[in-house]
Order: sequence, then C-alpha cells, then structure tokens
Amino acid sequence: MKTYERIYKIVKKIPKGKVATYGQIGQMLNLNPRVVGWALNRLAKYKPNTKGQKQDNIPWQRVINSKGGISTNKLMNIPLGLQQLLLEKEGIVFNENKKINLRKYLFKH
DNA sequence: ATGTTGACGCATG
DNA sequence: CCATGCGCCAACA
Repeated sequence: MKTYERIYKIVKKIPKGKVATYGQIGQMLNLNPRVVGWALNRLAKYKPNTKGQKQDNIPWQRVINSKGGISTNKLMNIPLGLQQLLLEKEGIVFNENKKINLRKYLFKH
C-alpha cells in the first residue's frame, strides 16, 4: 500500500466539524508532515489519478497547519478561500485572524 | 539511479 | 509579531 493511500485513509476518518494538522497525521503514520502535504497536493494535481484507485470523498479541507490556519491559499490548484469556506459550512468558526481554535476542533484519535 | 519538489514545522534572530 | 533557514522524505520525471 502506497504511503499516500495510508494518509488518505486517516484523513477520511476525521469527522465533520473537526480538523487535524499535517503534523498530527504525520505523527500517526511516522511520516514527515511535508509528506502529508505532498499527498494532499497530489489529489488536486493528479486528479484523474494513476491506476484507478479511489481517491474521492477525501475531506482534504479538514487538514490544516499547526497554527490553526489555512495553507492552501497561495496555490494555483485551489481557489482562494475555498478551504475556509468548506470548513465554515461544517460549522467551524474562524477568528479575525483567519485562525481556528485548535483546542476546540482538533480531532483526537 | 539521480535530482527536484513541496497543502510542514520548528528553531532562531 | 514577521522573516529566514533547514531538515525532512515519498513520489515524480
């Protein structure tokens, strides 16, 4: 099983209304956080997907950085503000600095 | 086989 | 608070 598949598997377990950080997921799988970011980036980049593996229904928006902020806003792939919008639709509240309260929303496994 | 690329995180100034 | 710097490592080309 590819590493990115193991990452997707964990991401799918994050409940609606909760989030996980790249570092947190990395810790669960004993991977560098960058690899987690790489795997999610892969979703947007290789959308049609190599090998017909199922990579739909992956709630990528529920993964944020360790400061409680959004890391996708400078990417060409993803529309500006999309991730925050998706999270807000799940009931997550952002403060005036575009950060969320990790104490409140962090997914504990 | 080899070089490059990040949706990171932490330390430091 | 902001800005760099760099270690990290799977996948890709």
